[in-house]
Amino acid sequence: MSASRRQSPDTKAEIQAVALELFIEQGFTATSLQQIADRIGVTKAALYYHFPSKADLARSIFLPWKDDLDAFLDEAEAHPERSPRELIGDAFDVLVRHRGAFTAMMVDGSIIRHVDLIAWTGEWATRLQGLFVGPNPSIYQQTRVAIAFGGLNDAVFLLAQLPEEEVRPAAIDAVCGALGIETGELDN
Amino acid sequence: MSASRRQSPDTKAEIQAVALELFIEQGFTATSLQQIADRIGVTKAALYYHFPSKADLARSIFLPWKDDLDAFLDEAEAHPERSPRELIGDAFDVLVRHRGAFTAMMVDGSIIRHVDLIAWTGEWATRLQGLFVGPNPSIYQQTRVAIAFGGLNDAVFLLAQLPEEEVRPAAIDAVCGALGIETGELDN
DNA sequence: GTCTATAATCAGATAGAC
DNA sequence: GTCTATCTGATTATAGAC
Repeated sequence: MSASRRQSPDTKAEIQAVALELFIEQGFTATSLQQIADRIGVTKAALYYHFPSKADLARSIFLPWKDDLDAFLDEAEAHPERSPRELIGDAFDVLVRHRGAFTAMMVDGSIIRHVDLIAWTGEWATRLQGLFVGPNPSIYQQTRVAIAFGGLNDAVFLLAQLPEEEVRPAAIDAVCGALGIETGELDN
Repeated sequence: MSASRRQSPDTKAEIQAVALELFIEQGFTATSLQQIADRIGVTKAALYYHFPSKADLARSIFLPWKDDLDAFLDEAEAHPERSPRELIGDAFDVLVRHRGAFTAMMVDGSIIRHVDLIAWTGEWATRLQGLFVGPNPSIYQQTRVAIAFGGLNDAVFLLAQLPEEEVRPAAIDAVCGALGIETGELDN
């Protein structure tokens, strides 16, 4: 038997899971380490054994999302022959896979600063835009891309309780429509 | 001369303006009354003369937006003959008029709880949905509406620095496309 | 690996002088 | 209408025992 009182197989993962729960319920800023510790049944000090700070704990939750999204963008840029509908479907899937982290960001966007996400988000927006309208898009194109993918975010967030297999094709239709891809409107 | 040391014509309005500034920069939760007072050049206690609590201060900033949006929905429901493009344009204008409050909500969504906005937002979503797909929408319709108006929100937020007269018509096109209004796709 | 105990700071809010 | 001064409680983080 070890010297510790709890025999959790992976306290670190449990901390991350409970922290994410609370970040979604209350937002990052409004969630204290005390609340996280209480819900698990350990003390606050135990959290500091696993993570050097609250920001580092949050970062560890967001990193898998960043890695997944970067991989999607790398692959999409390497295969320009893929259809818009395929790309949109993949973007939807990435979002759904990391719905937890993503929802926490929607609930309290100020988490972005604590996790240095702020540097990434700008890059993501640019690369995503590049996939659909190329570099130097017009204001008309920028607006349509912003609505298309901003809307995709909101749908994944708002419609979390609806069946994914029904939402997914509807979302792809809507994003295509917002972009105006199939009507040629995007060439403005 | 009055007994007060500052001769601001309307300290109450100044408090609201500075508070909104900081809510946009840092989010509601991360902004302290001390910071608001410091930026104006008064003490924290002075704030409590004008507002009974931090939540009430926030509420006073959001109420004009609520009133404006309610008025828009009332009018839209009373005039079912108005075209979708007109309605979308009006919705865009309401958002732009209250871009400050709206941006604060995007930066830190947890403000919704403190302002009792949470009861309103559900009602707004339902009424807005009703304008375009009627009651009892299918999942397909719900998804397209969520993307259309979620995207509209994001565009107003993300493209704040772009000229409104160019963004506006592009936004209307994109929302129409996301809804699938002009292609008849919404009848699913 | 988790604990107790505590430091240092900052939060929202209030009482009462002027 | 604004101030000084203070209360109360919560916060992040650390030191050191086990």
